[in-house]
Amino acid sequence: MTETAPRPTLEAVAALAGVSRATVSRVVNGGDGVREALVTRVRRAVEELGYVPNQAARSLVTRRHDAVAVVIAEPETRVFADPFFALQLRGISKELTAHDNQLVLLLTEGRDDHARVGRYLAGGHVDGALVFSLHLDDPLPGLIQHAGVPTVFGGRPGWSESDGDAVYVDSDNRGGAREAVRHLVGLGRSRVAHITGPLDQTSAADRLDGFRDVMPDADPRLVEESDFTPAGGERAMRALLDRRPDVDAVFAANDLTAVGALRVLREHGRRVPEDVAVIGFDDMLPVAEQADPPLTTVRQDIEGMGRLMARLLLGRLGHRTDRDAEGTSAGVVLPTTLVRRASA
Amino acid sequence: MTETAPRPTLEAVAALAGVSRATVSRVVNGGDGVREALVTRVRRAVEELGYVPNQAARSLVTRRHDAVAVVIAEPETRVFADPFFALQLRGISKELTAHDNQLVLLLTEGRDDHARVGRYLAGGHVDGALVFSLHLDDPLPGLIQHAGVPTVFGGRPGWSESDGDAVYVDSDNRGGAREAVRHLVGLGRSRVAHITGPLDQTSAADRLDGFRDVMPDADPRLVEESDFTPAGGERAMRALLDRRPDVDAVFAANDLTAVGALRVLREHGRRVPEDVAVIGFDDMLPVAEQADPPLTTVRQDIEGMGRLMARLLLGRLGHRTDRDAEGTSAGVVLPTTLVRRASA
DNA sequence: CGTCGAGGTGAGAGCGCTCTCGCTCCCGGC
DNA sequence: GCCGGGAGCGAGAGCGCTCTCACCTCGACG
Repeated sequence: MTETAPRPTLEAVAALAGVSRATVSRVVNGGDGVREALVTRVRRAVEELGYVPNQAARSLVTRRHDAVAVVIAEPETRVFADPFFALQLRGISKELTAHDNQLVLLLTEGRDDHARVGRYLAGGHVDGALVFSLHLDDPLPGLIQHAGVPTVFGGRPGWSESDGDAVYVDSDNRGGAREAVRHLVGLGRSRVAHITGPLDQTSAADRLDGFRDVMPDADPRLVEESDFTPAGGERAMRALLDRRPDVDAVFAANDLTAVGALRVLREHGRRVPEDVAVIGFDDMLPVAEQADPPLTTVRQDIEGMGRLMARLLLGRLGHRTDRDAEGTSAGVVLPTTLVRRASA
Repeated sequence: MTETAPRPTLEAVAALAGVSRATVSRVVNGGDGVREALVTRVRRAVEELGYVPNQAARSLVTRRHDAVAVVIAEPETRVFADPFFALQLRGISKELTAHDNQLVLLLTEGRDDHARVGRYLAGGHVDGALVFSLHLDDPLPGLIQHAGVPTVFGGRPGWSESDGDAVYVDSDNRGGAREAVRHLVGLGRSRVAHITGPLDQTSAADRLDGFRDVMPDADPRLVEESDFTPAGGERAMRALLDRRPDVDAVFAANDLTAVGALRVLREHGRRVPEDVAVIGFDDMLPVAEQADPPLTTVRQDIEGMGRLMARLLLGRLGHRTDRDAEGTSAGVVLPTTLVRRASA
């Protein structure tokens, strides 16, 4: 194990620059109220010694940590199979590093982990939290609220009624779904089916609502609940074909499901889009673009959601990111766009 | 903004329990050398006040942080399109939380980020680092070595010759590739092609080496470099069919590439596996299982790699995880297994 | 019955930083 | 020529914790 040389302290820099610790501190933290000459002298000393502030000592007195927790609660492997979180993380990461904040990742699976996360957040290790709460019955949001840590949620939390001041970022799932279904109707399709996601997730529920907005009188047999996976999409499509062989369009709750549906349709000899038009959701590139035929889908800006979440949180933490993010005390809903490819 | 109540300190707990700070500290950190009676009294006080140690204050004196950085250097979006990192992260996360360590995620894109990461690691914010260094010419490993932070690499770093004491965890890419190609040969195929990954990554290079181990005399026209993506797989497969229409087996460097190849083969009217046997690498479940036909592939235990990386690092940090991880000063290579499905 | 040592406990000195407060110095106004 | 005030800088007091070391109390041993 390499012995790490004792890192230089403020004191050392101060000595070298011939000033007091206070002055060095001032320079390191922006340098206001210090004469230009001294600033450069201190800067040089910092450079020479390779001084890096000790974050622990700093946090001890400032009570800030310049760190944000990202909590991803997901017992299922499935989540990791789609790049959704990865993209959000990327957006979050970019925004956080742009403001010199660190990203502490907390992955949870199961109840005991929840307690751990609650303790960690309550422990004041981070300045705020970004939480992905997927399920309606998730106890995590409650725990976090209780911990008193500024939080922004990814996706609309299920319990929005019970607690008004939750800040969240979401895609316009309902609006996107409406646009998709309208597109299908515009193509002259009248027997439009919908393969939903797990309805205990708000995103899936909202997409179903969007579907119903456009097709209020749809035969209930044209709606099949599924689980956002290709295999689930296959099962659902089979059920749908079984019940309503005359189906002429399918709005799948996400791209993976759509891919499963495509496979079953092909298997049953239905041509897409001629016999059955198919439309997905997410615009997960490798999936949607490589599907056969390439998938028409509703794009959501996942990385942008991540960035926005981070920006909102930093705003709440007083980071004065930009004018825009300030003052938001409820949810922000990002628009979606329909991407036309070959399948509808 | 909810005003956070001033959190109780050691002092407060000590006062309530009627002991000194030192004793409370002892109890909080394990409680050795303190009478049972006092231990319970202190524990009760901790409970009552909801005391949580201030990590900053603790780190300031112990110089430990109980935090590990995970550095993922990847300028490309591609990485996020496959769940590789997500799974590794999951394994890492499990292992770290099991030992009460936090995971600080550092995503980098581009050179300036490297400097940032270097500074962060050198800054002594974390006890160690887990680094995914994908490319041969990546300057990151050097920077990190320079920062003097205990590090475990994910995947064999390219510069292993220049620096012997790098600890890394890798899959047996070469052995897995050998097994795959032998399987194809065992099927009676003699014109086996290989679609490689980007050869500036050790994993891709090693798989190519494995291919060559079994097919030392292969026509160079049967090897086509690609990029681990489905689109790249399509391109490569087309090139291969063009040059050697008589190809009767394909070993693709990963599953995504294999899927692209499958598509092109189907397009060209070749039956899989009758006319051309196809084999992938990774066993990315949603991809491999849902492929048409389901993909025979080489499975690597990605989550296990993550766990092992974390365990090795914690071992180096003196965490005494388990007997096993100790004393490893070089690389650890995890076995792969061939998963037979329909495509070969 | 005195002595020694082991086991428990508390006092106190920092860890490296920030931030308040007070001192100094210099400028402009009367 | 004196005074008020602002700008620039330093001294010093902590932030909440750990850890050394001295002290104290026993039980065991000679």
